[in-house]
Amino acid sequence: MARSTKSVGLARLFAALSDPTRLRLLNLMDGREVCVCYFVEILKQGQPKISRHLAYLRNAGIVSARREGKWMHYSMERPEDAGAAAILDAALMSFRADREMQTDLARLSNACGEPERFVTLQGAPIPTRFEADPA
Amino acid sequence: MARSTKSVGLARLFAALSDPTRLRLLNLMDGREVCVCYFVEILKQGQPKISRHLAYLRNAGIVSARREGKWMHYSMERPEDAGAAAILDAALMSFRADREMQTDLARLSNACGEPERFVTLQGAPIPTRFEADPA
DNA sequence: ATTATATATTCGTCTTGACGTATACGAAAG
DNA sequence: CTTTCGTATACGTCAAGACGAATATATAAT
Repeated sequence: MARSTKSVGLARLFAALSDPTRLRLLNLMDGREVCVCYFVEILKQGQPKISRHLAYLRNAGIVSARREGKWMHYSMERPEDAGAAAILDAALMSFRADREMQTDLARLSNACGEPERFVTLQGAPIPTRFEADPA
Repeated sequence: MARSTKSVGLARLFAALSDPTRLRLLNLMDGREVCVCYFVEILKQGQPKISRHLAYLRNAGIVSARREGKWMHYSMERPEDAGAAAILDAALMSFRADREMQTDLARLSNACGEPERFVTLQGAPIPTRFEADPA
């Protein structure tokens, strides 16, 4: 028998979503590619903590990283499994009714508009939004 | 300050779903009320293990228990939060494409039809379905 | 009463993961 | 080269939780 059944794979996905910080990270990454420095600035959490959670998400196959000079950009990866993708979508959808999540997004927009107001974001690359897939 | 933000609540839900055994239990409970003895028989896991996972799910507010003589019946509880309910629905939906989950359901139907064939199910109450499934 | 049955909980052990602090790595600047 | 900046990882500690085995609880049967 297969050592890793699908239920195990789903359980891993749920484990990746079982932390508030990781959920906030995914919320910020929804539809855009975001640089680590923005996560640190907006979540107001220690940088190693952010980095570890991003590594967890990357290890779970939910996000991918792209290097650009000294900056690391993170973006979401759509799971191959349709069920997993639907679960992720449901999670992202539920963020729309979450006040804290919307506050985070507002702070991200704010930081993107005036990065010079944030000491930690001097010269940081601005998060790029993905275009909606017309497929 | 609110002690538990919504993202924490969602994280708790995901934590409840982050175990393969609990996912299999929820799959068996989808649309019906099931007695503990069936879980033990079908998952072929130790009874204390099953009981502990059921207690976890009950504590997370996902399932409720009903006593009937010496038997305990478990059934799913729809979360009040719409986002949480949608996530649960997505999880249950993904089980439809999971071979192991369908095998579990088949074994449940089998056990319901001929409980006398199972030593552990002598005189056990038959799981009751809630609603017809419009296939 | 005692015994049997169904389920829950406790105990001891082990693994996972979350955290802060400190440090290492990698790219660019001086 | 060395330094600086952004990010990642290692270390030590701590709490949550998963497990099997043993035990406790609750109801039913005798």
